[in-house]
Amino acid sequence: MKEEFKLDNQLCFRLYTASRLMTQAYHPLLSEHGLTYPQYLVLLVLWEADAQPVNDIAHKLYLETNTVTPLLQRMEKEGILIRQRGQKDARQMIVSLTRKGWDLQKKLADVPFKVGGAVLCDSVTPETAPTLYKMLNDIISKLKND
Amino acid sequence: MKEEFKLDNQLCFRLYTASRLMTQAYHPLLSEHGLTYPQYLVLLVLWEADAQPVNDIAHKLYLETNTVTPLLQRMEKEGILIRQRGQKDARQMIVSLTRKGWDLQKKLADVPFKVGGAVLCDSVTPETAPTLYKMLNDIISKLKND
DNA sequence: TACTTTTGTATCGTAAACGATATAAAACAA
DNA sequence: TTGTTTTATATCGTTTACGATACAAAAGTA
Repeated sequence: MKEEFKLDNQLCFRLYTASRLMTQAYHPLLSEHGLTYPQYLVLLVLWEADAQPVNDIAHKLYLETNTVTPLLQRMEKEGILIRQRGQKDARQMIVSLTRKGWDLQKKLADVPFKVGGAVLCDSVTPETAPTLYKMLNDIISKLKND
Repeated sequence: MKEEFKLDNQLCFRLYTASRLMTQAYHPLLSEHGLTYPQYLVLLVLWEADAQPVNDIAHKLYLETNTVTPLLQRMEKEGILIRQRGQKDARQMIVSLTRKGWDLQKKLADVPFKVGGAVLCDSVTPETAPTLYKMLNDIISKLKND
C-alpha cells in the first residue's frame, strides 16, 4: 500500500472531516433558531453589511449563485430577509435583513464563544490558532482562481 | 460589529471553504473516471482493506451509514464494488472491490501528487504540513464523540 | 423458549453544493 | 439604433450529508 494513498495522509480528508464535525457542533445552537450553518454564514455577511446583491454574498462565501439563491429563497420564506430587484441595475437582487434577521444577532451572540471553546485542545489554542488560520487562508488563496 | 461575528474570524468558515475548494481541486481528476470525492474516499478505505462491512467504512470516514449506503449503491451500479450479506452476521453488508475497483488504483496513482502540489504555498510546505495535520486531527478528536 | 433490547442497514425528507443551462437586463459594438 | 456579448440571477438534475424512522437479525434476559 503506497503511503500517499493512506487515508491518514490525506490533507483533504482531514479538512473535510474537521469541517463537517465543526458544522455539526454548530447544529444544536443554530437549529434551535431554525437555522442551518450556511444560513448562519449568510447572516454573518449581512450583519457586516446589509442590503447586498446575491453576487456579493456568494463571492464572500466562495459559493456559486446557484447555491446561494435557493438558500436565500428559503431564508426569505422564513422571514429572515427580503430580496428586491435593484433599482440601478434590474438584474441584481438586493438582499436585506428584516427585523427578524437583525434580532437573530442578539439571540446568537454566544454561538462563537461556545463553538470556539469546543475546539480548544493541545495543539489549537488562542496562541496557535493564528498559525492554523494563516495556513487555511493560504490554501484557500492558492486554490481559488478568480 | 463584534469581532467574533466577523467572517474572517470564523475558524469553521475557513475549514468549510478550504475543504470545498480542495474537493473542487480533485474534481477534474476524479470525474475523468466517473468518480466523486466521497466515492474516492471509499476507494481509499477499500484499497487499504477489502471486504469490509458498511459500518466499518462509515466509521473510518466519520460518516453515518445513511450517507454511505446510497453512495455504495451507486458505486455498485457502476460496477466498482459489490455488496453481499455477511455469512456470520446476516445484518452486515460486506463491501468488496471488483476488478474495476482495483484497476482504478493504478489509474488514480498520480492524484495524491497532483493535489498535494496544488496546495503548496508559503505557510504549507512538506515541513509545516505535519503541524497542520496535527491541528486538524486534534480538532477532529475533540469534536467526535463516540 | 419467549420477550426485549441492541445492532446493522436501509429508507425518507430536507438542505446544501455544483455543473449545466436558461433568461432577462445591461453593456458594448457595428 | 440594431445586433452581439457580457453579466446577474434563476432553474434543473445529481450527489452528498444528516436527522428521523423503519426493519430484520442478533444478542441479551426472564
